[in-house]
Order: sequence, then C-alpha cells, then structure tokens
Amino acid sequence: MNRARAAEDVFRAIADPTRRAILDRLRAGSAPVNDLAADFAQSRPAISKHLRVLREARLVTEQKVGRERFYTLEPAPLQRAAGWLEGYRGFWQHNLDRLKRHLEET
Amino acid sequence: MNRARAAEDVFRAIADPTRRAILDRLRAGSAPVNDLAADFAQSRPAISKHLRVLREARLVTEQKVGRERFYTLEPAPLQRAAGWLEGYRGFWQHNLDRLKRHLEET
DNA sequence: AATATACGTAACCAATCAGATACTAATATG
DNA sequence: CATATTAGTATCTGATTGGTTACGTATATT
Repeated sequence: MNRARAAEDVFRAIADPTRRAILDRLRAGSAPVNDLAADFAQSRPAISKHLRVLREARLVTEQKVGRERFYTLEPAPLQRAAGWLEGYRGFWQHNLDRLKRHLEET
Repeated sequence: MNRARAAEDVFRAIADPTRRAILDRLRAGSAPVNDLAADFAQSRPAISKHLRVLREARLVTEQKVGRERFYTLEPAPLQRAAGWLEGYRGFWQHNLDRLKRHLEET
C-alpha cells in the first residue's frame, strides 16, 4: 500500500482507540478542537494530529468559525470497513449455531 | 491501552492489509503456512509474524498436523468491530437519505 | 495597538512495526 | 541414519506511530 492510499485507509484510521473515541464523541455533535481535547488526557496537538488522520481518511470534516475549527463526523467511509466485515457475518453466525447445536446435543 | 490488551485488539489486527488478505484467504478454508505464504510476495517468516498477530487477536487458531500447521479462521472477535461500526449505520444511512432527498428535490 | 485565545505545524523522542536473513527444532522421507 | 521439509524464533534495519514541547499565525478582546 503506497503512502497516499495508506493515509486514507479507514482501517488504519480506526485502529487507534483514541481516534475511535473521538469519532464516538462526534456522534453527539460537531465540536471545536479544544472541546475535543478536553475529553482526553493528551495534549491538544496530539488530538490535532489524530484529527488530521481522521480528516485524511475523510471520516471528519472541518469548518472554520472565527478562530475555532469545528469537526464534524462523516461516517460514510466506515461503510467500507462494515462491508468487509459483512463478508464474515454468515461465518460467525454459522460458528455460533454450530456451538449452540453442540451444547444442545450434550 | 496496555500491552496485553493491545495485542488482542481486533482493530489493530485488521489494520494491516496483508492480515486482512490472510483472513480473506482463510474463508476458503484452513491452510498450512506455506500455502498461505505462497499467495503473498512476502517471506514466510513475515507471514508467520502476521499469523502470530492474528492468533493473539484470536482471529485464527492453529492445528499441528505432522510437520505442518494448519490455520483456521475464527471470525468471532470480528463481532466486536462489527458491533462498534453498527453504532454508525443509522448515521450514514441518514446521510445517504438526506443526499437522496436533496437530489430528488432538484 | 496590545494581549489573549484557538489551533495547526515543526522538531524531536521512544516505542512499535513490518520486513529481511540466519538459525533452530520437529517431523517426514530416502 | 542422513537428508529434506515445515515453520517458529532471533536479530537486525528502516519506517511509522503516538506522544511531547516550542513556535507561528489568525482571530477576538480590551
């Protein structure tokens, strides 16, 4: 995977727990960087960097309002990840069924 | 996230495209390491390392048969990731609906 | 105009990652 | 029993990550 592709890879973006927490936070509504940073034990620049990764993966957008920058959740790219996982749904369903049947037989 | 937790983090495991490809490959059925490695441009030890990460995330299991080791897909942990994504489904659905309505109005 | 605030970026650092090659242990085969 | 095959591990390397502090720039406030 080349650098450009890697940067916008949604799987890479959601691999980090802090970034997932930021996305979760944004489900409650858009927020400026300081508000977001306040929710975490990390420095503001650290959050800024996470936001850049999310931005590059197109999972958030930025709106400048005065001197603040509001970040908004843009969950569409998550569909790619969900789509990939979808291919496994039947599989784990099957495994669970198998387990259930096994338990009922004993 | 501490080291132990990180090791078994399914999000981390599926962040790497090679590891996702290995999982995809295993959907066709269990396979010994050499067979898996043959599908990739990387060295066998590299694949071995990926398999270890997948094993630690409990996404695959290993069965020793003679001098081979068969790896089997164990997709249950993917449910954790799917569950997290599920929380966003309504969200992107909503966004798509909004787009559709917008297009129909023009 | 001077100061305070919001936020991105640069520079740096330690830890982790993903790959390679070299080696070892276990098992199968001639 | 000697040799070949399978696969994990050790070690090394360069790149990437996730964090920090210091700084610059744009906007708001006094």
